[in-house]
Amino acid sequence: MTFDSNILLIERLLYDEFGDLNWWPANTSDEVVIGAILTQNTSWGNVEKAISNLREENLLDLKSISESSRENILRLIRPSGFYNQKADRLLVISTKIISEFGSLDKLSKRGMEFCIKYLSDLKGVGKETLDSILLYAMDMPRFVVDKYTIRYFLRIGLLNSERESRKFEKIPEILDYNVPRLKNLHAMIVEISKKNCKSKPFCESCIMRNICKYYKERILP
DNA sequence: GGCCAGGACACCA
DNA sequence: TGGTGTCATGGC
Repeated sequence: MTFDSNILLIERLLYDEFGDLNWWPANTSDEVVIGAILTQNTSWGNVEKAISNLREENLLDLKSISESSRENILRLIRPSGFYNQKADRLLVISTKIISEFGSLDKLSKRGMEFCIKYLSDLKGVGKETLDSILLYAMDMPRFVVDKYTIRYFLRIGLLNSERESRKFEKIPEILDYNVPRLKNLHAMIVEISKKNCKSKPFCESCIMRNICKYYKERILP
């Protein structure tokens, strides 16, 4: 059984439990990009405070950010932590995209390969931020590999070691899914990562033991 | 008071 | 390449 087919099965099982989750929690594509920067190594609760501050001052789009001052941005995003570097990253990314393309939508129209190269070259956009922007802001078929994904795959045994995880993180595309399914798959992985206990792969009282049972019988070997 | 949270980058060996 | 330090707030 291949790695991809394992993920297919996991998706089906998770879908039975969670259904459509309608992620990412943002109103616009620009907001996704801003949130993706703000959430770097930061709990979403703190990010929400920063986003709320930005919204109150109508600074929740790339154009407004690019026209704002560093001090102003820094003040508003303070609750999300790492505010100095995040303010710089938001300014660099917004300014470049707006000045060179006019909008995120116009950048998207250049195609996925172009966007991957372009965004990766921006300071402050690493692999996970890139994945999130491609999938949730640009509607491109990208499997998001973040801390939740690694943690979950390690727990269920789809990945077996930190070493394997590091290799896995470097795999650019592993799935031939459509965009809505990829969005929901990552959302479900986040949800189950938050809900489950820390046992490997699952403890007996785990709320997802039906998945555990199925997983042990059908997927593991 | 310590630990962790939806990372990325610079620096060093 | 791989390991480590740094950036910082807020919740538990």
